[in-house]
Amino acid sequence: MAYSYWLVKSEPSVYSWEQLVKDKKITWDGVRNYQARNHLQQMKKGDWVLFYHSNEERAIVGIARVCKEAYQDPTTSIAQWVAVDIAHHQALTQPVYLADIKKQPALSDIGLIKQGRLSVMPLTDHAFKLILTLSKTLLHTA
DNA sequence: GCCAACGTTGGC
DNA sequence: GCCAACGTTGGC
Repeated sequence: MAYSYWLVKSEPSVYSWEQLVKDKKITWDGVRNYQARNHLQQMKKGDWVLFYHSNEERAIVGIARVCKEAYQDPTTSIAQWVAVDIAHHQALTQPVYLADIKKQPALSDIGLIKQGRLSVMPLTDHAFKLILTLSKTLLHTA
């Protein structure tokens, strides 16, 4: 079965890609939005996750993978909220800035553009691969 | 720092 | 069930 593609946002001042590189993996918790939560629940182990820095940088900077599927969010006892674990995979060769994504007609309908406040969103394989092309990154799948 | 977008809450 | 008020996110 093919892996799916996702994008998650983080404010670098709260949790950065550089920190994920150090930590190797992180529990993606604290999501309190139903749509984002639904996306977390759909993530499967091994799925690809693009890591976006919101606010200060506004760029996609790295690739992570889902290493643990949805489970009870440890930061709350309310059963409706879930977390997943994601692991660092590789950095993009160059960041892909929001401004450049906006210049790509083929990326005009991704969640990042259409739903500015959504923090966890699916990407088509086409969008994922185009972003990697823009970043000049060769994906290591080994 | 401002503000638009939009999700959530609560009064009715 | 509607909708106004409010809070949060995130681009600019």
